[in-house]
Amino acid sequence: MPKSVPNSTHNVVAIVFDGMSTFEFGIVAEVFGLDRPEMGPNWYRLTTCAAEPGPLRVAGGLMAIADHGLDCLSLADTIIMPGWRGIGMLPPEPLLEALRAANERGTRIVSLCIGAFVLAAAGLLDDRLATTHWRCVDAFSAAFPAVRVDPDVLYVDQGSVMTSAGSAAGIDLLLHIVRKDFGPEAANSVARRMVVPAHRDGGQAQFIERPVPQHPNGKLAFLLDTMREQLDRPMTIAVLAQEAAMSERTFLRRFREMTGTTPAGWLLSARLDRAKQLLESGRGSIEDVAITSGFGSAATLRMHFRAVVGISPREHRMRFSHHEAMDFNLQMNDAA
DNA sequence: TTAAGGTTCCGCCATT
DNA sequence: GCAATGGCGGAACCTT
Repeated sequence: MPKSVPNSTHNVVAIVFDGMSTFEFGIVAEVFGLDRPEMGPNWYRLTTCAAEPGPLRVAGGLMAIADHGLDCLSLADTIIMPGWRGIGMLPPEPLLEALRAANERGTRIVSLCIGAFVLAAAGLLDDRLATTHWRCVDAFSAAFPAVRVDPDVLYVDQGSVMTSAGSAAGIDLLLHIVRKDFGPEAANSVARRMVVPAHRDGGQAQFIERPVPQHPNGKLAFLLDTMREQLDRPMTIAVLAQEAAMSERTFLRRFREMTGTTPAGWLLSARLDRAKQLLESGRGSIEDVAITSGFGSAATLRMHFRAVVGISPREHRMRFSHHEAMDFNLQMNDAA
């Protein structure tokens, strides 16, 4: 069950507009708009509103019709500005006024990508730290000198106002919001369903096509990379905590905060992923796969594999190995 | 499949 | 007073 669950349905309102990117709106709909009965009755409810009347043309040649006008923002717990139609395009004054009013009510306001230009135009980011797509940082700083911009992060959480960097960084911010509202297990569940990492290390600096100063990642982020690269090495909590320069108790706390799971749980998941890759490549015996992926023996691999995946390693290889899939399919067809 | 020994994890509480 | 940290003990889980 989630660690901290809102005690009533959380209303999310996305502001749609003419020229909207289907990607930014798509990730909002994916995270907040899908039916997720497993999350309980208080999961998010997504509605849309627009400052402009009539059907709206969105990227890719689609037409969109919003559920409501701006008046529905008064009922929102979270407002999302999924981008904007252009960095030089002035947002309509009624939209800016509605955002200011929501901000005064304490409503959480979130921008994706260049949606930060709208929040900044409303004055919501003055004297605050914010981010936007790295290609627009210079234009943003020039247009809004009162805003402190961090171009190297995936998102900035300033409490009631949050901004994310370019396109896919919006996913990181939306998962961060789920993590804050419903706990890391819920965020991990949403991430798994989207088939994206629940937590990405580093910031958008790693995607910028210009030299940027390297910011030191946390010891834990570095350790996770090392663990992923050396799955076949024995890893005890004592050793990992020592490498992270923490006590074992603090290491366990920090690990759960960062990943939403325990070191053993994380390792098991990573080792099973590696075992699946090896099985699907068709190389080596089950014993070899077990040793290479960090399970001490084939028996241990079989036990965990069946418990998590539901089938034996050998059956997985039969179904998904590039070499054996065809034979398996032929067998299944024959049996049918 | 079973059993024994080892390890992990988390609540609790003291300390900083 | 509050938050972060670290140690301890015991139940649960894992490995062999």
